[in-house]
Order: sequence, then structure tokens, then C-alpha cells
Amino acid sequence: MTGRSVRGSARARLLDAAVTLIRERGLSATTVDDLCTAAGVTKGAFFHHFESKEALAVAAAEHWTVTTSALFAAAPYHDHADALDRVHAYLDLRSALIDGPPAAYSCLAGTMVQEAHASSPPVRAACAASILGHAGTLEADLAEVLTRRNAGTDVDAADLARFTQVVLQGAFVVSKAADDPGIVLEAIAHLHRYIDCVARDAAPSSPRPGNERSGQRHQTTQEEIPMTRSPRRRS
Amino acid sequence: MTGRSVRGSARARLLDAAVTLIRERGLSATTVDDLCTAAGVTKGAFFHHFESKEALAVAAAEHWTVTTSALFAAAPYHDHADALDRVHAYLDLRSALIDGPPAAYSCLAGTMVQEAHASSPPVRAACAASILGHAGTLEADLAEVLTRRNAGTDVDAADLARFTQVVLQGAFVVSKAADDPGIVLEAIAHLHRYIDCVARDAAPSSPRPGNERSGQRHQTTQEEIPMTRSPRRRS
DNA sequence: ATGAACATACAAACCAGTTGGTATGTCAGC
DNA sequence: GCTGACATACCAACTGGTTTGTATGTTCAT
Repeated sequence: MTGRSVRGSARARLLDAAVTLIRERGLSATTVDDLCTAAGVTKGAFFHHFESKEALAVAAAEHWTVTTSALFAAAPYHDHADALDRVHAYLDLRSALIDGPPAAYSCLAGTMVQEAHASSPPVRAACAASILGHAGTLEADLAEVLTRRNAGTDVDAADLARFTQVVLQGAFVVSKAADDPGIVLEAIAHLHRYIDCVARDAAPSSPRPGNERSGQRHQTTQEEIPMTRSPRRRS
Repeated sequence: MTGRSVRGSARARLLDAAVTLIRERGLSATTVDDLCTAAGVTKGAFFHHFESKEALAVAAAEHWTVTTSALFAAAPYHDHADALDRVHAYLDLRSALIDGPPAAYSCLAGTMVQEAHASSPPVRAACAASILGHAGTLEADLAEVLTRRNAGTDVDAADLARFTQVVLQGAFVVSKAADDPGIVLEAIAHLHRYIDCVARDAAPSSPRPGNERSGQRHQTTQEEIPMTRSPRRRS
């Protein structure tokens, strides 16, 4: 298989294997032996680097947080001058990343927390940090979108940021059920429309020029993906 | 515990136990022995009624579909004369049902499908039928809300119905991560607002009288729950 | 008395974690 | 610049407990 690799890489290989396998099969269906085989290491190596399977799950969630944070921090959607444009460009990026089987586009934290929320507080906390932390990165842009009339009264930026992640997580679940990634694209399209809706409510006095965003705005297609996907694995 | 009960009830007791335990711990973390203990039956009874653990999971999903269908079919939100009112009342009911730990308010199908979608086609299909079937019950009302201008062009009723379930499923996931049922209530509040938004876009020529729905419309509180919750268990 | 609805005991496989090693690098002291 | 003590990174075999499923009864209603 993968030729045993260099010394010192076992931990990283186990974390990558964990992200792949857990997204595919869930946490408790992924055995330590599965992980070792996928990573090309032995059980001894596993328990040298991780105190327990639970500890690996926490480390995998943190690894996921780090890699996805880097992906989104480096993405070009931040470059738009207008906050509303940045939010829409973020959603376009999310759409562009939907490709292949659910294991390739769904969220590790969302997958794990369903199984672990009641049984493992550390795993739950790591997943919460991942999801809510990512929501936090959207808050400033959304706050700017809302800072005309709506601020504080009706829609809260932190609340709205969480809602975007709620929609994405739910879209992953339903797309797994329906076996159809199109569900996620539909859901993101609704998010675009909803954001426009609250933005319009927020700033009716200052209509933004040339923004009659009707459904398909500056949508990036699957072919012109703005940047390569980092945690993609072969089947 | 529960005193062995009457003969002939083993199957039903196992299904109830399955709904409870799987919502709490997930599918693969719920063992056959756990189910037998919780249901107060023996392994012999289990394998008398179900060919395998997977078969029980399918049956549990179907049982879930039947009980929740009955709950929502009997709910009074259908009585509103106006379609938009019916949709809002449906969401109010969903809000009213949010109480207790995640296992008490979250969806069995959404929980199971995360673990089973790739490993068990029958379970995936049963979960898809449950979620999409429930979405289907909203479609007619949403279609009526949209039948003025938007029909077919921008927002599709089936798509919008699925989106409501996407939001609920995602809210369950994030509320488990954050350990906060309030996330679900927030998400439903956004759904109210979004539905109003697409309804306004759909019918600007016929403004509905006295419907300046601002945030807290005819919201049923936790105290005046319209009907009792059927699949609620004690901890 | 016959079949459906259970119960009891058991088996084979599996799984997390342990034990007791070996290989490799590092660094102090000479 | 070499050596020996030590630490880190790994490996293979094993263990005790768990898990799904089976084999073989027993009970009870019709």
C-alpha cells in the first residue's frame, strides 16, 4: 500500500485517516484497527501518540479546525470591498466545495458530535469549538451587513452567523439521506436569498447599486473553483 | 425495572427503546444487549422479531415515521384558513416541541442516517423516506404561499419544504454541539422570517391584512403547548 | 397439539487497550 | 568525533471484555 512512510509521520497520518474514515462511517464505527490500517501504522504507534480512541477523536476535531480555518482564511472571498459581497462570495465558495460523496464535502465536527455529544464531553467541546469558531469568522461581515437599522433589534449578527452553519450542517445530513449533493446547493441558494432579505430589511434607505441579485449572481461554477480543496482524499 | 410486561409487546417495546437509545447514543453505539435491557426482553425475543440489528434500525425508522406523521397530521396547525398562517403555526409547533435534552427533541432519522448512509442502504432509504416524507407534508401549504408570482420561476415549493427540514436537522446538530436547545429556537425564528420574505416576494400585489409579523407572532410558549409530545421518555 | 412468542446458554468474531520489545535519533562528557 | 545513556517513535503479539448472532429449549393461546 502506502509505503510505510518516514519516521515521525505516524501521528499526522493517523489524523488524516481519522478525518477520512470518520466522515465516511462515523466515530464508533471507525475502529482503531481501521485507523491503523488506513494510516499504515501499527496499534503500538497509535497508542504511543494518543492516550485513547477518544483522545484521537478530540485531536482529529482540532486538526479539522486547523485545516479548515486555514482554507477559509486564505480564500479570496475576503477581498471584496463590500461586506454583503463577501458573505455571498463565502457561500459561493461553500457551493464550489460540494463535490463527490458526502465524506468528501461534509463536516467532520457535525458528523462526530451527533454520536459523541452525550457520551464524550471533550469531543463535544472540540466539535462545538470547530463549528462555532467557524461561524465566528462570518460574524464581522454579517454585522456590517446589518449595521443600518436592524442592529440589535431584530436580527443579531452572531445568531445569523450560527444560522449559516445550521443550514450547512442540516444540508449535509439531508444530502446524506437523499444521497444527493444537490440538496446542499439548494440550501445554500436559500441562504443567499435569506441574507439578501435581511440585508434589504437592514438597509432600505441606501440601496446598493447594481445588486439586483436574482438567484444566480456571481456564482462560481464547479469548473472554476477558486482554490483547491485541502482535505480531499482518494477512495 | 419495567415489569416484563404482557406477552406480545416485545416488538413494540424494542422499537420504543430503539428510538430512545439511538437518539441518545447513535446507532452503532447502541448494542442489541442495550436494547434488550431497556425494553425488558431477552436476546431471543430480539432475534425472534428482527432478523438483524440493521433490520431493527429500518423498523425503528419506519416506526418513527409513523408516530411523527400521526403527531403532525393530528396537530391543529392545519386548521388555519390561510396557507401562510398554517406554515407559521407549523413552525410554532416545532418550537414548542423543543424541550429537554437533545435526545428528547432531535430526529431519529437525522441521527441514524449520519452513521448509516454509506454502510446500510436500507437504513439510509428509510431515513430519507422519513425526512423527505415529512417535508412533503409541507409542500402543498408552501405551494399555496408561493402561487402568485414566484411559482416556478424563483422558489420551488418542494425545494422550500426540504429547506425547512434542512434547517431543523442542522439546528439539532449544532444544538448538540453547543449543548443549547436555544440554537433550534433561533433557527426556527430565522425560518419564520425567511418564509415571510419569500411570501412577500411572491405576493406583493395582495398584501395580507394585519400580518405585520414582527419576530414574535402568535408564538405558543413552552407553557401552552398545543398537544402532548408522544415519543418522550424519562432519563 | 401446534405455532407463535418468548427465554437461556453459548459461540465466534471483534475491539480497545497492554505488554514488552526494537529501531532511531540526541546529546553530554570525554 | 566517539561513545554510552537516554528518549522518542515505533512494532507484534496478546488479553480481557464485548458484540452480533445461533441453537435449543419453554410457555401460552387457540
